[in-house]
Amino acid sequence: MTPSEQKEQTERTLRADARRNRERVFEAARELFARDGEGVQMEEIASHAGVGIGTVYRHFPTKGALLTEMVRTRFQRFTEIALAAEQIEDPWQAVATLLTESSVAVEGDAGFQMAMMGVEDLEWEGIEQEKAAFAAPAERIIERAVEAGAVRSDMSVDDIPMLMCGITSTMYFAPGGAEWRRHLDLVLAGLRPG
Amino acid sequence: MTPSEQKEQTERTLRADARRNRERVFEAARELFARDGEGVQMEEIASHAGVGIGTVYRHFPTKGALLTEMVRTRFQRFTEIALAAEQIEDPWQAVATLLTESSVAVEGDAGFQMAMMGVEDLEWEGIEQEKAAFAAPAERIIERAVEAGAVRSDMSVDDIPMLMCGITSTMYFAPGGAEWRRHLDLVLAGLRPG
DNA sequence: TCGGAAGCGGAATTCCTGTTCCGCTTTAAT
DNA sequence: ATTAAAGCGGAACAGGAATTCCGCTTCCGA
Repeated sequence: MTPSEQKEQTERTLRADARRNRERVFEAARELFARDGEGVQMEEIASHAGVGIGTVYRHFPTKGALLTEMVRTRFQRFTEIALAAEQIEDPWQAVATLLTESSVAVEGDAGFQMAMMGVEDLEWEGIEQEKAAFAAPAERIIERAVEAGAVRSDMSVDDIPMLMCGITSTMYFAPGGAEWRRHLDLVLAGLRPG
Repeated sequence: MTPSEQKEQTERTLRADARRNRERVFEAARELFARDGEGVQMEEIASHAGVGIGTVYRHFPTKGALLTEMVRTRFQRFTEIALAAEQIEDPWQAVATLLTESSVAVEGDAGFQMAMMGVEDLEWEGIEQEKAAFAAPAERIIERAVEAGAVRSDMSVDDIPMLMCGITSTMYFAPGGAEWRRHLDLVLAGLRPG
C-alpha cells in the first residue's frame, strides 16, 4: 500500500462527524490565526470551533502542525497569482501584478504575515512542493521582464521572498493602514532598470 | 526635590558593589539580547552576568524595562548617525548614508532588529525623547534632498521607520547574510526622483 | 437492534519563565 | 570594630499555554 493509498483509506474511513469536526477546527484556526497570528491559543481555537481541545489534538498532532497546514493552504494562493500574472502581456505589468497581488493576498492575515516574515516554529518543511510550484511561473515572469529590459538586469526570483518579507513586515508593523502600498510602490520603482 | 535631583541622589547613594553589578547585568543583557532577541531569559542574563536573578530584579523592575533601557541606548546611535550624515554635502549622499549607516547599526543585533520591526512588549514609551532627537536632523536631511531634487518629491521622515522596518526584517529573515544590502540597494533606487 | 470501534470533552498534567520573598552577606559611616 | 542599612542569591511561587489521558458518547456495519 503506497502512502497515498493509505491516506485515501484513512480519509474514507473517517467517520462523518469526525470529518465535520476536522473541518470546523481548521476553519476556526484559519480565522483566528488570521486575526491573532501565532499567538492563537489552542483552547480558543477549540471553543471557537465548538469542540473540545481533545478533538483538536485528535486531528492535528501539535499546534505547529496545524499552523503549518494552514500556511500551506494559504501559500497555494501565491501560485494561482503567479500563474495568472504570467498571462499578462506587458512584462513589467506581470512583475508588478505578481508582487502587488501577492501582497494583497497577505493583507489582513496576521498569521500568514508572520510566516512570510520567517517567524520560527512554523515548519516550512513539507511546503517545498508548494514553493516549487510557485517558483516556476515566477521565474518565467522575471526572466521575461529581464530580457525585455523592463526591470533591473540583476533581478531574480530570489528577490521575491526578500521583498515580500519587507512589505509584509510593514503590514504587520502598521496593521490596518495602507502604508505597505507605499513601501511596495518604492520597491517597484527600485526594480525598474537603471 | 526635582525628579532629576532624586535620580542623582539615588545614583550617588548606590553602593559600589551594586553599581558594579548593575553594569554587569546590563552588559550581559546587551550581549544576549543581541544574540537571541527578546527570547533571552532572565535567568540566563543573571548567570551570564555572574549574579543571582534577585540582583537583576533589584536593578530592573521587569524584563520589559530592561529591554526598553537597552533599546533606548541603542537608539541613540541613530541620532549620532543622523547628525553625522547631515554634515555630508551632497544631498543624495546624505540620505543614502543615513539609511545605510542606520542599517549597519542594526546588523548583528537580533534584539534591536525585533524592536525595529515593532515587536510588542518593548515599551516604546519613554523613548519619545530619543525619537525626537533623531527626527530633527533626519527631517532636515530629507527636506534638503527633496528641495535639491535628489529624491522623490513625496519622500518624508515618516518613510524612514517603514523602510528600516523592511530592511531590518530582511536581516532577521536571513541572518548573517548580506541580502539586506540588496534590499537597501533597491529601496535607495526607488527613492530617486522619477 | 447491538456491540464495539472511533471519536469526543475537558480536567489534569507538564513545562516553561517571569517575578517575589526573605534570610544571609557586604558595605560603609561612626 | 560595630552596626544598621543596602544589596544579594536563589528557592519557591504564579500564571499561562501546550499536550495528555481516559471515561463517556456517538456512529455504523452486521
